[in-house]
Amino acid sequence: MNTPPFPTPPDLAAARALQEELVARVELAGDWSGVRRLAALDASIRRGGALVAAAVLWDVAAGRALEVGFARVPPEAVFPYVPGYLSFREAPVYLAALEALGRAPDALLVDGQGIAHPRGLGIATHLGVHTRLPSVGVAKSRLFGEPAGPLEEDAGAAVPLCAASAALGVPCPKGVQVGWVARTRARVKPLYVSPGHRVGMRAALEVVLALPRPTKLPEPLRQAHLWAGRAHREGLEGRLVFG
DNA sequence: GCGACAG
DNA sequence: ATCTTGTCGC
Repeated sequence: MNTPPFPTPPDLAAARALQEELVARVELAGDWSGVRRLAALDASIRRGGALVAAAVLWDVAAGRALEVGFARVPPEAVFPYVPGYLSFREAPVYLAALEALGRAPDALLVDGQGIAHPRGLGIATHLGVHTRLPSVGVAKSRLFGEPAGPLEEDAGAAVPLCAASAALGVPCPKGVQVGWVARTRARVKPLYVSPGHRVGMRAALEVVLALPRPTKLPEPLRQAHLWAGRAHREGLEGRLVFG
């Protein structure tokens, strides 16, 4: 029998201690202006199956994908999903997918929370601090914080996501702002956007709203989602470079 | 004790 | 996240 890569049950106390240590290194400032190529990260996992990730290298100026890198972690090596500890499950395979790319990105767009997390260290923030790259978190549902008010139904509408107390954030009428609830498509369930690392609160929202989005999800993330699922079903490995 | 809970 | 049938709309 092989030794599991993590304690069983997982050592959440140690994981929490690491989060509390890393949060001190988070930089909540930056405008993303120097970002030419970003990597969008998403993963796919099926019951009892491997965890497969796709990293889409996106050319911001050209508005298209340059390449996609894949990586997988076998079932027995996958850390369990525990709310608040997602990075311990998915960050390893994301880092491997980034290694599969032919060129390094200068920023990350991650499917999950940035600082909108109980301890300020959502997966986008954890990956940003680990790689030292600017990062933004884009989640499809809420983990931490409450909308500061009602959200308009039109595309582009946004309201601050606030908490009475938080490890990181900026001043908010009712406490600390940890992110935004943003409606990227009219009358469609909103996204939860938050700064990851080396990006300011306002810039995090602008980054997401500036990206092309045929659907409610920014195009780079939508492609990462599609590729992760396809890689899972077809066993894709390594990387693909687009013409 | 009870409800909430990224993917 | 995944599972899973039908249904609505371009």
